Amino acid sequence: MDVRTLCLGALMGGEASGYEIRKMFEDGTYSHFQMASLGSIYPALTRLTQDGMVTFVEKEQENRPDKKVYQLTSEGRRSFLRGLLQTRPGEDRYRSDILFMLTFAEELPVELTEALLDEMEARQEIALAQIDPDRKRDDTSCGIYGREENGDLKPGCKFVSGLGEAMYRATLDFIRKNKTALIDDLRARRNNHKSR
Amino acid sequence: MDVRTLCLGALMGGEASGYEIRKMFEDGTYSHFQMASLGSIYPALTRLTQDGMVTFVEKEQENRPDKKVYQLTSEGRRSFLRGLLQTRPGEDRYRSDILFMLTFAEELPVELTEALLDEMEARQEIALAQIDPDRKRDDTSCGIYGREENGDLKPGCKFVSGLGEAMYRATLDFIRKNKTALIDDLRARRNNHKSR
DNA sequence: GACTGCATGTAACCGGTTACATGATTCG
DNA sequence: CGAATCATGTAACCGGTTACATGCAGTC
Repeated sequence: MDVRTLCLGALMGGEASGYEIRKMFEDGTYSHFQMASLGSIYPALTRLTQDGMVTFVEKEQENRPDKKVYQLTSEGRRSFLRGLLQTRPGEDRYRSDILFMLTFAEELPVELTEALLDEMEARQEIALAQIDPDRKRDDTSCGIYGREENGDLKPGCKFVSGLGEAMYRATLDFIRKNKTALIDDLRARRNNHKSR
Repeated sequence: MDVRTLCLGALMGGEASGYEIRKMFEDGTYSHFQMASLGSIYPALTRLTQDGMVTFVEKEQENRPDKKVYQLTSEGRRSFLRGLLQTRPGEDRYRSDILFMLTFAEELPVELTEALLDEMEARQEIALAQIDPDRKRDDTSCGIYGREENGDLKPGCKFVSGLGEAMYRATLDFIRKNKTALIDDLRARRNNHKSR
């Protein structure tokens, strides 16, 4: 799924600037399962404008730089949805340097393993914390797709964020339950090696 | 984490050919949290050979093409471990086209949403099935890191595969528990729109 | 007969990241 | 006084994917 499609999707929730779109992929709903950086978003928006998928209005702001607020055209909206119908979704891919490193825990200093586990635990906590507030109705963030008039999440979004929460929870639980056992195991093996 | 490092890691479990390394990232232990394609593995192995990190022996086979079996040099082993000590692991990233699409469930035909959910469920099942056999002692696959003399998984690997299992389980559970609710919700909304 | 698995390798291409350029404002 | 946030944009670079090239053996 390329950045152009991602931008169209981001604009399904209403108007947004390039900077704001990045936020959606950095901290917002999409951050958990997609990503896009500014260096790719801006060119994508330019091309989408040329192709008539989006239009923009320059908005002046006080004490802030001006911004270009983009909006889907009806053609853009149709094209996005049509695209989804034809796309066969790519495989989910999860990439984790930490897990790869942990694979070699026996060869690493126990302190590093511990640090890696702590790091991973912390990251999951942050991610979880990022999902929960997204559900609150008093969220003032603008134009993020999925919020209905009454403040509820749309069913699709509710499902997706619920799934994210479940995954982070499961990961966190597992780490907490097995961290000490792993460390102890590793320590015990070190001692065996020494004493032999 | 680049393919060169990944290859070194793959060879920590013993000798392997480029083709076999790909299998580790396609179906094996690593497949769940890293990936590498042949088009990147072969050049990586060539460079690693030039740099003295690995050596290879050409092995003739019956009814099969010859293969180059690569092995870590002591320098390669040291260099890999040193690298891990210095690396600060990149953030875990999970990318999922399906979840992105599900975000727009309300705008899509209910049948597509159903198909997406089924697809996702099936993928999780396959992934789970791929982890479990990895644990069996009678696994004959060669040179995959983490297997000890007695057939047990090394502690780090056990942890990682356990974590993978927990994640897939949680995802699968969530999908199964919430799939029908989502579909029903979407159907109900369609009817409301019609009747209005 | 067609497709899949085994096996290696090259190269074009493409997409995205990273870094640079610029600049005002606010916060610690 | 730095650092971070807001805000846009360009471009070099790089890494990896995809596709191509080749060929034999076994299976459906």
